[in-house]
Amino acid sequence: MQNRDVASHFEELADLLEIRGANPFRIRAYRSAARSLLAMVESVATIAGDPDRNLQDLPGIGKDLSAKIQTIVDTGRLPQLEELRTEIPAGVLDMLRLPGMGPKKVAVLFGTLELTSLEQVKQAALQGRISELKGFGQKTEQSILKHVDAAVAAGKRTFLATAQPEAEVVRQRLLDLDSVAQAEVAGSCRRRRETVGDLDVLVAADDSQEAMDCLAEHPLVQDVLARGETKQRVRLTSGMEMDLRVVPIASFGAALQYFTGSKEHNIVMRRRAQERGLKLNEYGVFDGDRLVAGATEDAVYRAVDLPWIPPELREDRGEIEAAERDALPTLLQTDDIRGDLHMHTTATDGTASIREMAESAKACGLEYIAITDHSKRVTMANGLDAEQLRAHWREIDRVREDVTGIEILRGIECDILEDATLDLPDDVLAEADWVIAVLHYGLQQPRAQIHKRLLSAIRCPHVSVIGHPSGRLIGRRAGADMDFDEILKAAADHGVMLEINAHPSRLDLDDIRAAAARDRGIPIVINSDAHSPAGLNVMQWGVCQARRAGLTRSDVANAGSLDALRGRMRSK
DNA sequence: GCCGTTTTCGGCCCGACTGTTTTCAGTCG
Repeated sequence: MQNRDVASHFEELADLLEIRGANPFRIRAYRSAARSLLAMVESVATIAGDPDRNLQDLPGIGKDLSAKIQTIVDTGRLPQLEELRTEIPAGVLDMLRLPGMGPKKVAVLFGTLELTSLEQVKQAALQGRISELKGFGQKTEQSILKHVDAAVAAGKRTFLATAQPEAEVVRQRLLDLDSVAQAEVAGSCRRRRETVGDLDVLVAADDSQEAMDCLAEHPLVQDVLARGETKQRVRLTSGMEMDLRVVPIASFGAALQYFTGSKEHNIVMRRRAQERGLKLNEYGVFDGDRLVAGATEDAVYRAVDLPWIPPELREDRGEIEAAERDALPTLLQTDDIRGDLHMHTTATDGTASIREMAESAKACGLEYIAITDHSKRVTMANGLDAEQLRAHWREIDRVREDVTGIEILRGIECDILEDATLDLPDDVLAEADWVIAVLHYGLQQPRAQIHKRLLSAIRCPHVSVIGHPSGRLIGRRAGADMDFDEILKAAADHGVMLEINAHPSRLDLDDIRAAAARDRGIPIVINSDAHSPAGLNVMQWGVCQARRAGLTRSDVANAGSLDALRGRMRSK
């Protein structure tokens, strides 16, 4: 039972309660509890099983929710949820994905027409039965017919690495307009979340029409979903939706702060304004009717007695308290990265030679790299056995002599096998400059076996780092079940580093686990896992993840020199 | 359903836009 499993019970319960019209604050309590569970690294099951610990010490968890967590952990089920599920079929929740359809309207469709799936909603709309309902009309019915097919596929989030460049294209186009003074991408994209639901673009202009027309006619835009005086919502050809907001120049900072979010961060900010007798909204900070701040984000934060907070930290996970203490970290930047310690070549499943990868890395400004091809267990990637690996290393030695200006480490990405042994013998690993140990197979094994495997790798004196520690693939595959706090303790005890794998579909460690590793003094390594020269460019997304974790240059081992890196490796 | 030097009740952030209303509820971010 992982924290995310418990959290998803509460999220589903909140959705169902919303359709039932329950007290909104009660619904919020369930969502906030889910959030709280997702924000911790320690397994909630461990706490629930420890008589000396109290679930009610967790933020947003009181008497009722702690009992519910205990039930879920003990039985894997939550009776209240199962009861609601029998009342409200799963297809009803799908209806929430239709634009303009919230819990109230879905409740009407379910309650009066007894519709229980998107397909049934479509049929009812085709028959004209929906426009006859009170509170519904022709436009609602047309909107349903227009969007119902897309809604079947909706709800998907897009990798930051895909979304951000699209948003940037639009931003640049808007910035070229005469009427536009400033343009920024806001929302989760600006916070550099690993995935983005929709895009928010903010523009400062005295006249909103030119910017809205420009977006409506942009080749990336497929449909205008809604358009008002200052706000426009469109669907891009990629399927992503984008909101454009146009605000006066004097309000741009407040609007940027507001639309960057997160919602949770903003709630605390507005409460803070209230406590000071002020009001904060997207137009500024107001003392009565008087505008106190609004043109810049910096001024908005100062108006509530805080320094500016980097967008990546704005999740209400302690950043406001840190800002109050003037203890915000100076976040890592992509330029700080001096080495890349995870990449593949044609020796296994890469597309470029050792030399090409080294030359490309040098052109990226890197000072050192590790060549880390797969070990033999990864047969589909043509993984290397001991003999092949030693030959590969000799080839690296030859390239070392030819290519100057960059250090090349002889590395290996060694599988941690299902039986908790390593895929290569100790004497081979001992000859490596850099060993990444990883889980590729058997990720569904029970927690105890996953722990056994990770601990055996951590205890092996030749292992430098655990690569993509959870093994998750974002949106496709959950990571292995583990109490990450226990893994952290072992890694800290044995001097093993942990990787943030920068590939957009991995970003593993995630931000929360990376921050927890930092708190235990474990050096973090951010690696591209490149399989081609172009793959080296994903480093920036790993840096985004590190920034969200609040990491500084000194927290990241490959943001230092190679000598410094060696100094932080445990002695072999 | 949670929370608390205003604590066991009464709060819990704020505004734009849409569609269906005839002054506003629902949705969205």
